[in-house]
Amino acid sequence: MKISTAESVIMEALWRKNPLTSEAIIAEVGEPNGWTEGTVKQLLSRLVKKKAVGATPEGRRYQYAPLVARGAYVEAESQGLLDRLFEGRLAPLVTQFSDAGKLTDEDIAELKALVERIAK
Amino acid sequence: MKISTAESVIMEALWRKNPLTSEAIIAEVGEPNGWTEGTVKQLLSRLVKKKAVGATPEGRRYQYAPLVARGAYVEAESQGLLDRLFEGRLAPLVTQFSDAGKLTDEDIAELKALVERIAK
DNA sequence: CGTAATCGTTGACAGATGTCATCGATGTGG
DNA sequence: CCACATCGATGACATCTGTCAACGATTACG
Repeated sequence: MKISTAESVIMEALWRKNPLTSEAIIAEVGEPNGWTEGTVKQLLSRLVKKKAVGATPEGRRYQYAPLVARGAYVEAESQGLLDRLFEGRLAPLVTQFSDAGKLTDEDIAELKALVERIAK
Repeated sequence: MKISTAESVIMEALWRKNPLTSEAIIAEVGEPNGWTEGTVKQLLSRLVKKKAVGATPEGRRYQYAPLVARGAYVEAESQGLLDRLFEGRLAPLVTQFSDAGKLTDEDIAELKALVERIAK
């Protein structure tokens, strides 16, 4: 199943630190997103149903932890974007950002170093 | 308004060539996507309502053409992904693909040339 | 024990999305 | 002029999403 945008916010919290109780998750993402307790609980439930998050009983509550690795998610999302918009290639994406003037000098230096390292 | 995934397929056809009649669009995207005539027409209607596509009367039918540039769409989508998954920076994305072994030697060479050109 | 707090489960509901079919207007060929 | 073909508009409907609130079970505390 697909992880939706709102759900991914919960996932990010869990990828940052886990396991977490629902209380901790609510504290972590509720306020910043303007979500009530009910909203976060619903998102959590859906993630558990989707098997993207695991819930381990701990006393009367659950400890929640991600079942899918962030890397897998990020990779699928990235590849999806590349495939949809850039014929699956990375260079056109970089060109796009460059043309749009979205790259700072620092970004460029970073990219340069990175590419040179990869090329070795 | 947001352009959905299915709708973006129609947009891609129009970005490739325009204006087009609904007939031509159906011929272009129907078959490959397993969509009936009704489906394509509905998507087109929604795009017109969203003002992502313009419809110019031409006899008894319309000539459809994009009202939003592909560049703007691509840029928004790309930036969105970067923001959501890579703190808005490009380098981590490149690292991601590299680490995942998704880069061919050709990709790397291409990137290298590209970055050097940009860095000038 | 009884009562208040807390959890997770569910129900709700509006809006977006993916998919199709039907309908009314209009034009075309004979 | 009439029957037929087309076109766009619209209605339908299931599913997904974003948001919340209410409920039932369970636990903790006085």
